[in-house]
Amino acid sequence: MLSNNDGCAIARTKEAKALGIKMGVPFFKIKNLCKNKGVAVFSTNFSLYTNISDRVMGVLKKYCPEVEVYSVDEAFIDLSGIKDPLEFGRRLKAIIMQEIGVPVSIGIAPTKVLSKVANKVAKVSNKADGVVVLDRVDYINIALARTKIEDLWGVGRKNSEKMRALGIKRAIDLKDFKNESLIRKNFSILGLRMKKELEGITCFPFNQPISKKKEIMCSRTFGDSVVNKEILTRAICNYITNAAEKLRAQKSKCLKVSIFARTNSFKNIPQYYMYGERKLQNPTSNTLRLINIAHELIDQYYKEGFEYIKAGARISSFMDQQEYQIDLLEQADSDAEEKLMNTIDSINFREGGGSVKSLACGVDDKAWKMNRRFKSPRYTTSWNELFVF
DNA sequence: TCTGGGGTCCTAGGACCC
DNA sequence: TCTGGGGTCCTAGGACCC
Repeated sequence: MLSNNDGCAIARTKEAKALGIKMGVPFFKIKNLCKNKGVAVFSTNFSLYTNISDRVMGVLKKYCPEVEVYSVDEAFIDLSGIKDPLEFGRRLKAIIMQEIGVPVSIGIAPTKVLSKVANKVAKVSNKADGVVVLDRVDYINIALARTKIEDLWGVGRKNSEKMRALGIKRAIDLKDFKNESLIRKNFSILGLRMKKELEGITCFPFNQPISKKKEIMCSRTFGDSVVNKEILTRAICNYITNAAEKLRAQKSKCLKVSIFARTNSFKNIPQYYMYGERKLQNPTSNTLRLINIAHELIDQYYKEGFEYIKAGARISSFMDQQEYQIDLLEQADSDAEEKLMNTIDSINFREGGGSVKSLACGVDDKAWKMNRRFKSPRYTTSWNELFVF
C-alpha cells in the first residue's frame, strides 16, 4: 500500500517484506523490484480502513470488559478476571472473523509491553494460530530472548543504537540489566518504565476509554508544487476547516493555531519553511474565526518565489467545555473565589498549621487547580494539595 | 574559592508510535 | 520524474515568583 500521492510504501504483506521492501521506502526506489517480482501495488483508501476498524472495535467493545483503542488496527483489552485467557482470545478471534471477516492476532500478557511481544509471537508462530499467552516467567524469558531490542515497543532507532552500545541487544538484556539509574539517565523515565513492564510491573496503565485529542493536525503533500499564494491559502483554509470540524466533534475549543508550508527539501532548489502561530485570548472552535487567523498568518509569513510542496494547519491547547465554563466563572465571578477562601479558612489545620497556596474546584470526579492569577485551569493529581469539595 | 533556596509555568526540540 | 499524515510524552532551560 502506498501513501498519499503514491509516494511511499506504508503497508506490506509478509511476502513483500521478505523481498526487503522496507516501511516508508519511496516507491520510485522499488518500482522495478515490484514489477519484476509481481508485487501488487495499491493506493490507500483510509475511509475504508476507518470503517472496518470501527466495526472490529465495536465487536471488541461488545464482548470485552474494557477496551482501549490504540490505533486504527490495534487495541488493548483488560482481561483481569478472565479465567481462561487463551480460550477467551481464541473465541474472540473466531468471532471477529465470523462477524467482520478480518483476521487478527492476539497477544496476552501481564503488561502492555509484554502483550505487544506476545502479539508479535502470535503473528509469526504457526503453532500459535494467532493467539499467544505469555503468563509464565520461563515463557516470557524465551520470548524476550528472541526479541531484538529494536523490535521492542517504545525503542526506536536512536535508543536501540544507544542500548546496543551498552550491550543491550535483546529485550531480555534490558529486563536483566542491573543498573537502573543508568537506564533512567540515558533513556529517561520512559526507558525505566519499559524495563519494569518487561519485569511484569505495570507502568503504562489502562487508559480512559474516551480520550480526547490534545492537538489536531491536517496536512498534505501536493501532487505538484504550488507557487501561487491564493491556491496555497485555499489549501490551508481547507485544512483549518477539517481540523475545526474534528475539534467540535470532541467538544473542545482551542487556544492556539498554527499554519505551515514548506518547499521540497529533497530537491536542490531554494528552500523556505513558512511557519506562523497565534495564541488566542478566548478559546474557539469557530471555523470562520480560525480561517481569518490563518489568513493573517499567511499574509505575515508567506514569501513569494518559492515552490511549496506541502502545507498544513495545526490547532492545540484545548479546553473542553467543562473547563471552559469554570474559566469563565472564575473570570466573571469572584464570589466563587471568596467562597472557596472562606471554606479553606474554616478548616482547622491540626498538624502544626499550614497555608493554602492554591484553590481546587471540584467538578464530578476531577479537580482543577488554579493559581492565584487564574491564568488557566489545570488538572492536578499531586499529593500535597488540599481539595475542598 | 565562594555567590540562597526554594518553587511554577511555558516552550522548543527530540524521541517515539501507528 | 518520483520521498505520508497523523499523533503522544518527556526533558532541559528560560522566565518568573517569593
